Amino acid sequence: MAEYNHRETEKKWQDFWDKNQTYRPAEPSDKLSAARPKYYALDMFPYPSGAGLHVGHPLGYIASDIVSRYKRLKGFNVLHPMGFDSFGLPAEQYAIQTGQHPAVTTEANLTRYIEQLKNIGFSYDWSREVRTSDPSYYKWTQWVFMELFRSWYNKDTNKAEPIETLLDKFATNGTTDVNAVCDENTPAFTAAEWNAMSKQQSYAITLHYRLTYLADAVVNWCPGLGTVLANDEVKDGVSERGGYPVEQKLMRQWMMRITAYADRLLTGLDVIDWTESIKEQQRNWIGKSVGASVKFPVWSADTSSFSSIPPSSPKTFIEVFTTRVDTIYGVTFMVLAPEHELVPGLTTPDQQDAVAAYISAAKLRSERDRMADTKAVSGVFTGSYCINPFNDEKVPIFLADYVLAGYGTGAVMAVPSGDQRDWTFATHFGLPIVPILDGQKDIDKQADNTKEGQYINSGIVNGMSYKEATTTLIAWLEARGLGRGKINFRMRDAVFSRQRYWGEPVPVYFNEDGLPYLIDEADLPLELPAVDKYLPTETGEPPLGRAEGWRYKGKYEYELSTMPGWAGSSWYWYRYMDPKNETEFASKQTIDYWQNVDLYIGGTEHATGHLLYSRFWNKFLYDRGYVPQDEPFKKLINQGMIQGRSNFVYRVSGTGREGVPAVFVSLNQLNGREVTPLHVDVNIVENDVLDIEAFRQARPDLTEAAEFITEPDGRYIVGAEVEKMSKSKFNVVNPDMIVERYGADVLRLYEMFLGPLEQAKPWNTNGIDGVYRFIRKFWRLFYKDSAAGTPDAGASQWIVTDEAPTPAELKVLHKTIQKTEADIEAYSFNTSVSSFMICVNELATLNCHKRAVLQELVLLLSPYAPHITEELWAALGHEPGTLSQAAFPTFNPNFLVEDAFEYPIQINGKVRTTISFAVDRAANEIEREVLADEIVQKWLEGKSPKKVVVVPKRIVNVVI
RNA sequence: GACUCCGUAGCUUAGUUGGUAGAGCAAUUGAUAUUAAUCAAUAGACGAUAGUUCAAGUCUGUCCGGAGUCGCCA
Repeated sequence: MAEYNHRETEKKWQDFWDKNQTYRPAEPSDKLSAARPKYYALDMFPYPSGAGLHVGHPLGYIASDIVSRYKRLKGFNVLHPMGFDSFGLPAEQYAIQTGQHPAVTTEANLTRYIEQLKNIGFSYDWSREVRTSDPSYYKWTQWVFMELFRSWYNKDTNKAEPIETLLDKFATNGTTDVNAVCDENTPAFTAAEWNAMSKQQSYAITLHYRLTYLADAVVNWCPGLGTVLANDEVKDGVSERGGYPVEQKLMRQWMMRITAYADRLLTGLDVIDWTESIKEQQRNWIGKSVGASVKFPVWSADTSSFSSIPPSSPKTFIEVFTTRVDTIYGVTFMVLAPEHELVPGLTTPDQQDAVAAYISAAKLRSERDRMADTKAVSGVFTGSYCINPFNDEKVPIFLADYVLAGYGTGAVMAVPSGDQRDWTFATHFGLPIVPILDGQKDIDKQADNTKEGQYINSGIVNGMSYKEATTTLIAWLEARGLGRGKINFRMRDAVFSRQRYWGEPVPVYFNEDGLPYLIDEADLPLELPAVDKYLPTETGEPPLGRAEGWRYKGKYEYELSTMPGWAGSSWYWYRYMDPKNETEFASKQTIDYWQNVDLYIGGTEHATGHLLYSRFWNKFLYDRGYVPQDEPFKKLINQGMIQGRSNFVYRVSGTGREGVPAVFVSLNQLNGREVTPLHVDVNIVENDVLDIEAFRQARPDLTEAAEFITEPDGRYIVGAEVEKMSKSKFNVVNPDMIVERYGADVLRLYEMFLGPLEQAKPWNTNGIDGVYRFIRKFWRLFYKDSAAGTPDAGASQWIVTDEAPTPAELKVLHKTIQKTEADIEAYSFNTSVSSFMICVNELATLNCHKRAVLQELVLLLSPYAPHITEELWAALGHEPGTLSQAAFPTFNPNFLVEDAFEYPIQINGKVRTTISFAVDRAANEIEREVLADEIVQKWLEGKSPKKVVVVPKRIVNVVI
């Protein structure tokens, strides 16, 4: 064996693993092997983009691979799969531009992705790879959709049930016993009425209850992409992908009744091990507020008191939602959203013009404008009043755009003493501010939202505390039918339709009655038809409208929208358990064995998209008895983004134009010269030194006849800045290049060494040499180069011996075992790499080449650097390729025990000397000897110490 | 504006219940050696401030600086 050759060795083992399916886990049916505990390590489903992988992508994959390899050594049966979320917008946008079928582009991208991934030596079981755009996969995505359509949410049992249990209830007792999550306009009926309905009528009724349903919804329409987008796909008023403007539009859409699960999605967060930041984001997104809904009767001139208004007429009430019903005696005005449906009826003739003007002005202001100036107070009086039911006082009704039509009821009871926005509004319009708690302070200067103290000016709750008052008031409201305790969520049902081509067709057709029906399950998968163009039809139908003769059973119109990107990724972790199953999405046996994902690693960008929808679908499948776990991902880690480090050359201003050759100045020679920084490809820069020749060749357009003002030593130093890694900034580092030059093991170690997994950090190839040197130094513990000039010069010599290790060597080894194990369990991979370096440095210093030590070290390092360790494992005489079946070294604390401890001796908290004592030495003896010590005596200057602290095996502190 | 997290050497970072601040890169020096390095050695740090303590990178308060999330949510 010559000097370590990473290119040959890594390729050899990658091929070996591939051919032998080394990382295929035991099937649950294989009783003997499957008796091992299971471990499921999953990477977030990547979308195979055309740009391929850059060094930032594999960061999480490396981490999960290390854990997977470690768990195998620890005796687990490990499921570690990889597959692709291969439907998506970029391939379709490309198809629109080029006319090429998105499947073709996607296939090409996939091939490259897989090749790049294989180069890094991941221990994936590639036989399980899935692709969402494959009909054998999306058949089951469509099947889940059908199951959702065939289900309703029973609030009494608090779970989804088959629609049949609802039909039974209707048939026996009408809607009386039904406590369901359903549409707002759902009619009530008796059993007799139900049983008298036509088939179509009753079917139409059920559409109000199904977990997926059609609705006219105000959606985020993105004309630039020709589709609607979900709320989480819109950022700051533009599409997340592409940055196109998004507008609000009313369209008929498939919806998912995710709101049925709002409360469970919230409480489920308490039992899973995710980062607090992601949980917080999901909590914000779900937005639960506990409060009360209260009806304020509208006051009218001819019926001048509350009691004479007939409560049966719904139009005579303004319903509000409040989280502070306890402050209701402090209500001095009412504010409605300009879009509120009661506004026309409430506006009095003399306020007509002012209100109309305000509404049209509010409409013109975009969401962004409204957000931007939160300080300006605006609003208008409608001329009408309502009655505070508690004290019969007249309350003026205003409109203001600080109240949102889409939240709660679009109306707010304003309590200026307790709410700052209400306070600002009241001050601006000269409305009264009534204190309601004796704990409120300085309400002439600002609102005080305290819950402390006792109520004042508050009728039936005077003298009570917050809790008491709230229950008293709600009971009062409920007794009179004027309100009730209520929980409100900010989360809305999810829009599920996309007016695009490259997605799963919705398995629905429309009958002559215009109602949606599921296609027959036997007809799944409903495959994507061919179309001539990937654009909407002339009549504005989605691209599927172009498919010639695409009709169900030859006559019924299919649903023409496709499913959103998150459909296929909301259940995929089950498919890996049983990827080839043709009769079920995964067999019960495999799901019962693998259960759910133990470790899930991925980016933070899916916080409110994929990670929320997946939990939703999982809970649904759980309710319906298809899966055994309520939460899909037990432990979630978000890897930090790897940023790019851009390099710049500096061109002197005024040069590089027609007839004026460019002059480039090295960083330290700028001396205040006026220059233009230009991005330069980081791949022709090493340690901030530019390869001028390579630059000339790469950019002849810039460098023709160019002059370079270099440092005195002739080098050109570039500038640097941390930015997002992107093609346009010439700072993309391709892992293939790193693998070619340094090897996959070095790439893996280095990516981990960069810093804590969860932290964002810039890529900087500079430090990689240190890791490369470490690998070679590690190799030299096993092989020695033959001296130059000897007959076998250039060859290496195996120098591992069978001698018994010394205590010092065992101490080094076991210190490393302990650290490595603790680090992996804590997902602290960067610190492990550092401890490997220390270990190899120390063993080299000890001149240790002993099998008993090195073999264990090979195992410790193998999750991080699988290729070189597999090579050495074989060289140590083991069956080639069996490294992953070995057992992780066992830590033995006895090797760390020393019989003496070197005590640091502090004088007034500062270390002044050290003295060695036997570990079992009594504290009073240590104290005596320390005080007798020469150096301590010198610090004491003859005085006697005030106090001596002796902490066994830690420290001694002498206080003077 | 609210909430969460973070400030350790030139850079990237480790530091468990408070108990001698450890690495790698870069830098400098030396040796082997010469187009490519290898080895050895050297030096260098707790954002500021006040407190608790025998003892503070670690705990508490305030300030300064940075990152992320939410965004009028009644």
